[in-house]
Amino acid sequence: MNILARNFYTGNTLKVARALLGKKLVRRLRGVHLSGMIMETEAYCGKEDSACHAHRGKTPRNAVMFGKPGHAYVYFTYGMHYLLNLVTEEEGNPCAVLIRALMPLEGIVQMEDRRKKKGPALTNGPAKLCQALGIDKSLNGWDLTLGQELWVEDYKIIPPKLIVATPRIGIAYAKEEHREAPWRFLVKL
DNA sequence: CTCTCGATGTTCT
DNA sequence: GAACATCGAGAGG
Repeated sequence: MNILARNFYTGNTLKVARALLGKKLVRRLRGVHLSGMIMETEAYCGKEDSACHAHRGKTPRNAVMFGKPGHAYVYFTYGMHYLLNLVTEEEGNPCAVLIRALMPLEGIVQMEDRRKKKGPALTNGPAKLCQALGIDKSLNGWDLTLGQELWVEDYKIIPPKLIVATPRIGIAYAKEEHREAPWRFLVKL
């Protein structure tokens, strides 16, 4: 087990988004490990990216993105869902990777309990995986390099041939060049 | 499988 | 007041 250190997150957001595929996201909740392999990510690339929350400048909500890499940016949306991002690039360059899907590994029973579902619906969406792992706004700004509560560690190496890139989901409001950029990455089954 | 629509509350205009 | 990096239920094929 090797917990990813700060320098992993400091790099280019698109590269980090690809490199996160196959890693293991671990949540320790009341002493129990809930974890899954990262299967889908999206890159949000700073002030210039019209799909990125930081595009319109720093606000209380997105402030974590402007801070050090390797921290969790968790925000609440649609009145009922939390989404998990991992902050990337140098401090002051507000970029992050959205975690969109996991393959459950540990604590599946607890996840089923939290989700009130079984099967693929456990963690195959960005809000679903937050519910399954018990991730909420209390983890906004959490330092992922501490190896407590929430972190990412090495798990599998995904061959580049098994990685697919497509446009990002749910950003109809963004400018065309950003709406259509292939900044969503998935592991092909 | 597809599509449509309502839920629900924080944030920003 | 509108929009929102979503989800699940229900209707139809």
